[in-house]
Amino acid sequence: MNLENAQVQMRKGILEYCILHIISRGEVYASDMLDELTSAKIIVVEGTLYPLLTRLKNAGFLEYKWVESKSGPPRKYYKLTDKGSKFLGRLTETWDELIHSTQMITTKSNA
Amino acid sequence: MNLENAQVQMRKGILEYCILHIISRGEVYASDMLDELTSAKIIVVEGTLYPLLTRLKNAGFLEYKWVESKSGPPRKYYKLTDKGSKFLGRLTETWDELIHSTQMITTKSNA
DNA sequence: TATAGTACTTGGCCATACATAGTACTTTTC
DNA sequence: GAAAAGTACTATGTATGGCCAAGTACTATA
Repeated sequence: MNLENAQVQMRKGILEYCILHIISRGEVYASDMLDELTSAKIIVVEGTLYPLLTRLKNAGFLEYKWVESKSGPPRKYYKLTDKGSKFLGRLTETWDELIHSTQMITTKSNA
Repeated sequence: MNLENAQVQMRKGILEYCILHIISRGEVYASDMLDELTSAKIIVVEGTLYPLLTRLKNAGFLEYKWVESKSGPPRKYYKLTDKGSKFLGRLTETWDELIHSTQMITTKSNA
């Protein structure tokens, strides 16, 4: 039980939420997502992102199309399905509630 | 991959943070914590809380003393150690950063 | 004594994030 | 045109924390 581990745990579920948000703004492929996450100081490695995308696709929240690239192998461009869009809406509620709950706990003054 | 599961994942690590905060405000035992969490709409079951307290104690972040009760078996009253207090400080930083990062992602307008 | 209530404990399950290694395709370099 | 470098995606195994469910132990009440 160290800090690093606690940080990993805190990210659980949030990554999924962030990824869905990024994709909701327009079609992107994995490297685009990594860039956005990195610029928001959320460091993610490929071994985390790709399996996550596969899970979301298998759950029916995402779909993709192959697009040829001029500088390497073809890319999978993702976008949200209707189902994915609804799911993102629910996740947003959950996240907002969680923030609010946590704030209640952490801002309460000493009894 | 359903909403309920996503909600469980989002809570990971946050519970630990909330518990430490509650204990930081004064000596409490498990039922006190459950009441506070419940009033902040964070529903936790015993099977989650007790193992968590044990982990935190074994990590040296908490210590407890037995206190007799007039309405049942004795209770473990917990308080933070110095180490636990420092750890809570670090967790707070981590949490604040995570909130900030997530906000960057979710409030960005469509490119 | 039997029942209900309170407090704490334990064992097994599952999903996610991560580390690591590997596949496949394209462009560049000699 | 073969080797090297770069890009994109895939696969496997590990660790952790939250949850369910059942169980122990003590006290008060009926």
